Amino acid sequence: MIVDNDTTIVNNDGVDRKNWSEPSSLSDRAFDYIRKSIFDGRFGPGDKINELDISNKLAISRGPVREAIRRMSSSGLLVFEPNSGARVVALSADKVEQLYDVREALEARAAALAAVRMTDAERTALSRTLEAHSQQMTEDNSNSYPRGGSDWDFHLMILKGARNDVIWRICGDELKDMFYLLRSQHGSSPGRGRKALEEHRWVAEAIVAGNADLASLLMAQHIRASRDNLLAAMRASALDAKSSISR
Amino acid sequence: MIVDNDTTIVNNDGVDRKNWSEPSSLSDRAFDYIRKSIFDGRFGPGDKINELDISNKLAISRGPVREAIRRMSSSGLLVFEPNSGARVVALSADKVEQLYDVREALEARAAALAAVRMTDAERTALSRTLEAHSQQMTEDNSNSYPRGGSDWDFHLMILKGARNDVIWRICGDELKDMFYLLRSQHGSSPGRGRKALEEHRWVAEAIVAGNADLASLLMAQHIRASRDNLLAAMRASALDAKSSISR
DNA sequence: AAATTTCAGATTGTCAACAATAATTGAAAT
DNA sequence: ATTTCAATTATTGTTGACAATCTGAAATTT
Repeated sequence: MIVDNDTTIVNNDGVDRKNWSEPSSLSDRAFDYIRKSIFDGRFGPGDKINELDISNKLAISRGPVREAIRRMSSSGLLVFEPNSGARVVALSADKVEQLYDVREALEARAAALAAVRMTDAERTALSRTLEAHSQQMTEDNSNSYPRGGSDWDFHLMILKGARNDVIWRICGDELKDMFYLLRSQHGSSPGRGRKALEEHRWVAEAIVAGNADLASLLMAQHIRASRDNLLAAMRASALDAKSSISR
Repeated sequence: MIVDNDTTIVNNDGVDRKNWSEPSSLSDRAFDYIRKSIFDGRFGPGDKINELDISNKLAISRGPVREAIRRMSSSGLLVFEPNSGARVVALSADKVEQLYDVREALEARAAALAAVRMTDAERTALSRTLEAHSQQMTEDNSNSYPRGGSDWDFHLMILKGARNDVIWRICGDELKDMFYLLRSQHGSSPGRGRKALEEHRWVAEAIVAGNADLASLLMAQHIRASRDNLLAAMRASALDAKSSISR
């Protein structure tokens, strides 16, 4: 899958860019570009990341691109093989289960910490966010969670409230990207949105009440439910693929 | 702190990696060199990592060194600042607590998984390892855990038995390095070794018996105890430093 | 026809030089 | 002695060229 959609990043218009949000180094720019390309679907799972293509595209040399690739490989979005290159990670059902296991353990802990550490302002903001999600769903007359990462908004607020940089780096940065990639490939089953919102509410209630153990438990349950849903969707799409054309 | 001790590269992994996996690329060699230098104490916490020095030392160019530095920054051992360079991470008590929180959540989960997934051979190996540790301590007539990462041997066996690559990467690779660095700075309190061994035994028993919930609980307790011990040691050495000479 | 070898093109790995930025020095002024 | 500020040095950021390795297709052998 290599779609050459040439929208973003115009650096050849001869104008010195200043207002364009500033990835300070070229390596950062390459990092952002690759990341965005993956989420846009221009690079699909298993696709090879060609250093030369990217450096040409961005009109920079291969050095910064290589650094970006090495970094992204460490974070898991790319899989690096010596003398061969990097590919976009292709997540098997097994690997997805492993990722969910980590999320469950870590976000449950984060929920417990958030229940203790969140400020009052953060707690009310959490409740309000869920209210907004609810309203959005009613307005859209939809049973799926509002588009644009609203689901993650909730999780990120809790992650942030936990005041743990390590958990944040793992869940809020790396795993978030992985799951974002996953969601772009497999939708969620109809009705899951309503259910998820309900679970979110329970978790939020426990956190607002300062009940750490309950928050932890409910978050674990919520993520387990989310996992079951996504794995079902994965298996379904796997069957689809198989029924269309055998290879 | 820069001591120039030129030891050769030795595989220092506790467990069964490839016996002489030589660093295929120069970048890997640089990575290993920096890592080893940190553990040897040649680079101390907060020390600047100079690209030129390292590339000279290894007689390679700066490109591979830069890649290694970027990678190591992603994994947490180095802290990278644009246009300034990378430094060895200096772990505050707060950060250490955060690291332990992650370890507790993840290794507790790993213990639960290991209790279900370990083969019989692995279970007996686990017990036997603890026997060896016990015997070693009696022989040495010491109350501290045998040197050379024996403590981690136990944890790594469980991590491996959990059959979760993501947990392994986080705990068995990244966090292990962080804690190894910590241990080299602050010892453990006298008597902790015996206690730790006892806790290890309880965890192992639960795992061998296939009792996932109990294994999880005991592992969490064990890590919590380990955290308390290390934090106490950190505070003690912090007081030492303060009482000696103000700088 | 199937398997193997050869070889050219493509891609990654490495290097040394140059550019841009940060850190340091030291003289002048206060 | 201290501060300011410009000049100098040290270090990081980037580049284009070259070397090593992989890939795939044509040519050769079986």
